[in-house]
Amino acid sequence: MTTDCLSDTFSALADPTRRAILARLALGELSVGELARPFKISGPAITKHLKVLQRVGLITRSRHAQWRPCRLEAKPLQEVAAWVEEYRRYWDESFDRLDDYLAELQKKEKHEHNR
Amino acid sequence: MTTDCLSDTFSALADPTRRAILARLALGELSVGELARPFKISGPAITKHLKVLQRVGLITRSRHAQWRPCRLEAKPLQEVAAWVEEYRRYWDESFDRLDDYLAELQKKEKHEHNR
DNA sequence: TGCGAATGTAACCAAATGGTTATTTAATTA
DNA sequence: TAATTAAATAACCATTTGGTTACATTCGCA
Repeated sequence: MTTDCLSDTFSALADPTRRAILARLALGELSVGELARPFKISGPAITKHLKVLQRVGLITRSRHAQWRPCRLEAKPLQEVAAWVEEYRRYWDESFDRLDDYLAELQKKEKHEHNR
Repeated sequence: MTTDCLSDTFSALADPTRRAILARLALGELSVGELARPFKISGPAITKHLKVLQRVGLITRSRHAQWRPCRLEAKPLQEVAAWVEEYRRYWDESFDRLDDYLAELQKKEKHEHNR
């Protein structure tokens, strides 16, 4: 854990088990047991992965009886998206045209609002 | 280095020095020495970072005399962007509306092409 | 009250990571 | 050819990471 938010988020995402956990949580809340079921690793290993995800804010936990269900919190992914978008021009040849389209989009959106 | 491309890319991006290197390369090719200048870490440390970036395809190297300049290759970032976009709906309330807009966009694009 | 199930903590381990200094390789130039 | 410069490699080190097993905690319920 650094003081660098984005590094921690990337680091949390650099593990396939953790990304699989996020993918499953995208379909709804799950308890640790439910979450662990498809993986062959031990419970404590799952707990550790959840700690990592929670520390960077990618999940939150609640309590119902002896279950502590996990919920996806995608805000940190927004920062990742923002970071990577800065580089879009370097892989997307039609970046400038897409840029034009987005500008167009905004104009249209304003138009909708004023209607 | 795993067999999992996306994990390796995220892992490469999880270091602030490496992201700073990419940011500088976004402005153009640079030699190792030029690249190293703003950082307080040793040359070999930079070389190691470059190896990591090269292994996941985020940079390529060429040779001119005793210099081995680095060049940004953003394709792996495209995969990151694609992965993270899947989660946009979980942070962006207006995702569905945006989705509509993108569909609209495609229609417009077709229209342009047929013009 | 006390058992059982869900989860977390402790202690440990091997491998990977990010850094170092010292040495080597490769290319330019005097 | 010898000296200089750019970069890579080697060998090493401390820390972090992702896993394990054994034990502890917390809660619902018979």
